[in-house]
Amino acid sequence: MDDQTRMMTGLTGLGGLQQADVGDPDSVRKQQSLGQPQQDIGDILQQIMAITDESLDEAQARKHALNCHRMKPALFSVLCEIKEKTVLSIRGVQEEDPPDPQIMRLDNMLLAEGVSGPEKGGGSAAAAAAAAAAGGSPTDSSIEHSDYRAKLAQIRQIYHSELEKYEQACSEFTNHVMNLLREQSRTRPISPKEIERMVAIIHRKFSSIQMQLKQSTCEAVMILRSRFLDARRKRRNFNKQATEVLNEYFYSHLSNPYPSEEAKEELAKKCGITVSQVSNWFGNKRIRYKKNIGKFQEEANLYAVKTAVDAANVSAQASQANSPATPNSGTSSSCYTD
DNA sequence: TACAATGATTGCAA
DNA sequence: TTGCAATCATTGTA
Repeated sequence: MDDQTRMMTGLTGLGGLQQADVGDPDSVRKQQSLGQPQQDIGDILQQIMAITDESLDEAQARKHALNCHRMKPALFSVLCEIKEKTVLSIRGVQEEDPPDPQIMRLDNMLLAEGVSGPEKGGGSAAAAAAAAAAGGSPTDSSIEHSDYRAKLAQIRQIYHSELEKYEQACSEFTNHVMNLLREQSRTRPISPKEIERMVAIIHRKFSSIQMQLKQSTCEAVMILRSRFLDARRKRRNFNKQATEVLNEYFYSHLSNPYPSEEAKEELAKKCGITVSQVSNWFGNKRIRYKKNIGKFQEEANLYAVKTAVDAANVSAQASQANSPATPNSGTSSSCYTD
């Protein structure tokens, strides 16, 4: 006898139940003795399905009646037997998922940006770096810094509230499914392992939704960062003194306007800018000078004169320092050097 | 407001 | 990696 036939045989005893008769073995016996044709499994299933269309009280009553039915243990044991055979085929399906590298990357990024985890200066550091790279004044950078932080805080807040919603929905849904399964376990065999597996499936589904949230949050942070890190958007001209220092070096090394790394560092220090800004400046200057030497000739002459005067001053200072007969030499030369 | 000046970025070559 | 050349985006000025 195959499983289905056995089940059908077991279930035939439940056939022909009327709503009022359910739970009343006498009425079943009466119906059987009256020679009513055996009804097929469809009837009983229909009755079970009909429970959902009934009011809560009616459904409860019918459920109770089905649970108390004398054939219920037979049905349950048949289901157990079938289960035992089928569970072997699904056993292999259950395996532990390795941590998703994509989720790990997103988590790391959100953590580094200060969106997830404890609120700290992750994003602030990025904003400060952005301001420094742009060469903005301390006041400007602090304004942008707070602006960046405010926007990041906004993203953080949205992220956390959405995450909370997802987690709440997940736990509600999990509870709901677990209650359903527990309830169903009265009529069909459901092991705790199966409930666990179902919970894991639900969590996987919700975690894929979470991944989408994390992904869009990361995108928002990247857009915010790129907006703040794009130095072109908040370019500031170097101050006059810095430009003079750079021009002086450029025109005094016109035959080879390529400062060494040490010279770049020195110039950067003098001008209050970064080494890469010095490199940019020399790159731009060389190309623009080469393109239009005529235009820069006047400027070149000006700095040549300035350099000559400075050199003369230095040598005068040196010669005066070597002559002890000259009084107040320091005060007279300082008016040229300044 | 148009335009020149200027600092930064990008793509390519050496 | 560095420098060049082209280009972008912003600032400063007439």
